[in-house]
Amino acid sequence: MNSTPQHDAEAAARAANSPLVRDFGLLITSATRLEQRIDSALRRECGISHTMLEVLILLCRRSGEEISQRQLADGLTLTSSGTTRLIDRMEEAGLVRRVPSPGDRRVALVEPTADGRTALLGAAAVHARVVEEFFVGPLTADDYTRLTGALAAIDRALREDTG
Amino acid sequence: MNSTPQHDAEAAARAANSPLVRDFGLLITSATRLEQRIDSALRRECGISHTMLEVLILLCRRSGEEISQRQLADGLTLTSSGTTRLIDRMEEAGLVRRVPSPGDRRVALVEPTADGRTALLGAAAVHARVVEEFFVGPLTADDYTRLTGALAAIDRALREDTG
DNA sequence: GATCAGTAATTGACTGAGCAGCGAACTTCC
DNA sequence: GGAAGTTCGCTGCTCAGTCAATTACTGATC
Repeated sequence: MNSTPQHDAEAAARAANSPLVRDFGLLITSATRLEQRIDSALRRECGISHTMLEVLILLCRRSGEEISQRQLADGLTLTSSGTTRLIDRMEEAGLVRRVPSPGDRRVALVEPTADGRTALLGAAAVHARVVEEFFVGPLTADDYTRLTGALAAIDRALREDTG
Repeated sequence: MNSTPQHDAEAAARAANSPLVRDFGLLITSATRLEQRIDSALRRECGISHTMLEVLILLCRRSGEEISQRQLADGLTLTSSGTTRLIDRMEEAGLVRRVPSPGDRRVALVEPTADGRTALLGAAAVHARVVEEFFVGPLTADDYTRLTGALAAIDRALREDTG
């Protein structure tokens, strides 16, 4: 395999123009832009970040059932240290409360405060508006169900391998 | 609209369990995990980040055609200051070079070095492997083409509204 | 041709994340 | 019941990004 500059430039151009690269870029770009869009709308209108909304969603899903920071970290695709600091900020803001676990003195259970639940209600409306406009709106109903099915398959593959 | 704690908790649970929330979460989670997967593989095997690969892809796409930092920022969903520092690191690593634009003395054109093109070739192989395994592999051919079509529609909607 | 609004890149201060390493608490196994 | 290994959350440090302000340049308008 000899490599002249000429040859390399052509090979690089070929790699950069591969349809796989383009398609995958589309996924990353769309997800990034959507998240940024929601994050800035939430900050502007509700004063919380998108990550905080995710936490509130996980906490309020099944009422009465407390969730540990470890479980939150897994659900948020975050490290445990990142979760610690995130919950620090949310506790400071009065959105959540840490409660020692009765069964295991290492774990800190996290539960939403009344303010946290109220914040969730407001934020969910903003979230729904943006998702409706840029995620559901541009697609036909059929494409939408296919898309979520495909994402579920990808998610499953990612979870099966290591984790 | 009166709000008892009881009422609020139920409303919060309903919001948190909305299918829209779940579906959108799937998109964000899948994209995040995929990107993390690729980023760590690239760092381990090639010593560059996923963002740097994106830069090299944009630069090598059309050979001979230089690209300004502004164009890079748009293509990467990054701010201009973030791009400045990213290009700083890449220039330091010998992957790219800044060239003053002949037509407009404000803009810095960026072009790949020979090392940059070589790095792209190695990184593209790693990228392709991961994408193949977790993006293309889990889907049928039909679902794949539908998925990319749907993502393109979302991307279009995002671009149309405000830039 | 002077001025003035707009744009490109940079810099300083800050933020939210990761990694590595810590102590405390739990589990397993003898 | 103790030793060894594991898990949970926390902390110091670093990194890659943002925002806001700055400088340098361009192009339109009077």
